[in-house]
Amino acid sequence: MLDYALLSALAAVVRTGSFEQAAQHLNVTPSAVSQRIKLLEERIGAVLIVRGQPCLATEIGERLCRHVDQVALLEASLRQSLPGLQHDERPVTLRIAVNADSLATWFIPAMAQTDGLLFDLVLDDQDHSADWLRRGEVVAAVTSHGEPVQGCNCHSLGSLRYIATASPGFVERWFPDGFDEAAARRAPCLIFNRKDRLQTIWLKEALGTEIRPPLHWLPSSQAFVDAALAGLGWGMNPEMLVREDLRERRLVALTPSLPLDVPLFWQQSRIVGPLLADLNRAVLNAARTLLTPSPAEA
DNA sequence: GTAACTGTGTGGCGTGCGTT
DNA sequence: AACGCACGCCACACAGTTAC
Repeated sequence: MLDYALLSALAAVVRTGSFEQAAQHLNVTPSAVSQRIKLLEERIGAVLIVRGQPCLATEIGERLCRHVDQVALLEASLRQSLPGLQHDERPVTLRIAVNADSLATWFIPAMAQTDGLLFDLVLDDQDHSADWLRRGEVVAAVTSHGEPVQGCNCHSLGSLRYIATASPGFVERWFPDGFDEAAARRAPCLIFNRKDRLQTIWLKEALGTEIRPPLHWLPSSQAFVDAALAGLGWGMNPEMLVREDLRERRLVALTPSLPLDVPLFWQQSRIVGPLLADLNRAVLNAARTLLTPSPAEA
């Protein structure tokens, strides 16, 4: 049987990055934390923390921390559904996978509509965020996967609309005769990371062929917009982020009539269902207000 | 039979000091 | 400065003993 006093020490060290801060967090001395970690490592038979600044969890340590988080969520969920149990005043931390563009546009307003929850967000591409749920590393995800992950409920959120945008100067230099295949092969394109396929998909839709333009790698939603504004390249930007720039002509759409709508889904673990009720409402509400309705819902 | 008391073992913690 | 180790203290659980 796992000793949760020891595990909570492990989780505190990993969360705070040091034995000292973990001790403050647990209201004990650093020595007590050190002894708990040592005992846990002896019992498990493996090193759980790489001592340093900051202290980091080993792979096994990480797995144990995730287990502690899940147990905490289950307990909080149980307390909510059994009114007889004493209420725990500590806020619950929810680990959620979300794509960067959702975070930069509509997800924070959803988070702000909840009360008494703490968030631990994991950033990943919308095509890969569901993998975090499958691995049990998050309790919910914003994903492009519409098929429910095992043990999860799935809600359609609508679509995040992307517009292929660039600065007027960039368009004048690289597309003087309009947007065509030959120019698209030469014009530098902005790409978020190696998982980002939006540009490829949109180019295929726009030109009917696969094109590999020269790439700038920019793993930040805001830097993506800034780079487009600076004339560094063209990129698929969320309409919500560039609406004002398009209106003021600081950015222009490469082909105004061809947005790319990426359908998004909210998948959340059923096992901590009661705990997520507030967040579910907030997410669906924010999505309804801020995202583009999917064709089936429109 | 039961309650109260006592002795012992164990676990957890803090202090002080050494090590890196 | 941060962490680990040795040591001692304290609280608690449990078993054995005694008194009623």
